[in-house]
Amino acid sequence: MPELAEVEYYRRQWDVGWGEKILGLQINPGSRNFRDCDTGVLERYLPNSKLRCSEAHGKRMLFQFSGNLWMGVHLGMTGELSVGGPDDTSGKHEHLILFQKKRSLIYKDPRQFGAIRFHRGSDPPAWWSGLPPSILSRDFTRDLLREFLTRRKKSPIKAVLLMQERFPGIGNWLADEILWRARIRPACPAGKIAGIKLTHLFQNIKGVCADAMRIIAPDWGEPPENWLFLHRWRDNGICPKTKKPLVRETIGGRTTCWSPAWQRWPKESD
DNA sequence: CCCCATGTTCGACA
DNA sequence: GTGTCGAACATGGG
Repeated sequence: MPELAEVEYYRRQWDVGWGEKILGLQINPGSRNFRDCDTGVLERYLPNSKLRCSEAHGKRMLFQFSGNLWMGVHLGMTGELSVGGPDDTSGKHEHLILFQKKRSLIYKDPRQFGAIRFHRGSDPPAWWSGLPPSILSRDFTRDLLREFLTRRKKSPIKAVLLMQERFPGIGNWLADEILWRARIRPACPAGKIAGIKLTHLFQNIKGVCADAMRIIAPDWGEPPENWLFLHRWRDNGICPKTKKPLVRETIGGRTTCWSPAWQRWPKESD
């Protein structure tokens, strides 16, 4: 489910527990979500610490607890964070529950593609340092985009936009939305995008991410009808721009929805 | 039963 | 070494 705006939405769900003590926790023992985590250490140190704050970066989140404790959370394909009552117990898909006096903080992930990590130390963990510039930060520049597209020049632009090392937080639907707005065919080799087309792409990467954050992050608002989003999974979907049929095609190993009448190959003159 | 799914990693291969 | 591609992970929904 989650791409950058949904991740930010889920991160905020646990804000209600900031400053309050973790009284105990429950871990789903066989869960694959803890493959990068020593659950014994987590069980030993987290009780009696307080949830301090959290931040998100792309699809990753970091929760900080008192006592120099840090928990990394990735939601994979089907992960969710939510809040339950203080006496909630875990079902089949609740892999981690943190109990506070008035509530429980719940991590649920049916497919278990997500991951939980844990770290002790006065500094943030190594796996949180050295992340690429956030798309919405000033450090994410047109030059950085151009350099990356040149390096991946033969790959379809759709596949390139999914690379978290340069586009942290972009997932399948955001990538399609961006290419649709920029009027670029998803199969276009990344190296062919230059000049004004590159500028359009850059602006729409920033623009779509900013709009998604504004609409989805606060309360899971639904994007408007004039986005590709609501049409992409409908049978016989219609492009909101041209009113002509959308198509679905596997590009870069992922199902891609695009509008042949609207999205074009870049011209040599661009 | 079949196919599909908003993600990432790993091994095979060019 | 570099880059690309499919399979695998585990589960549920249509």
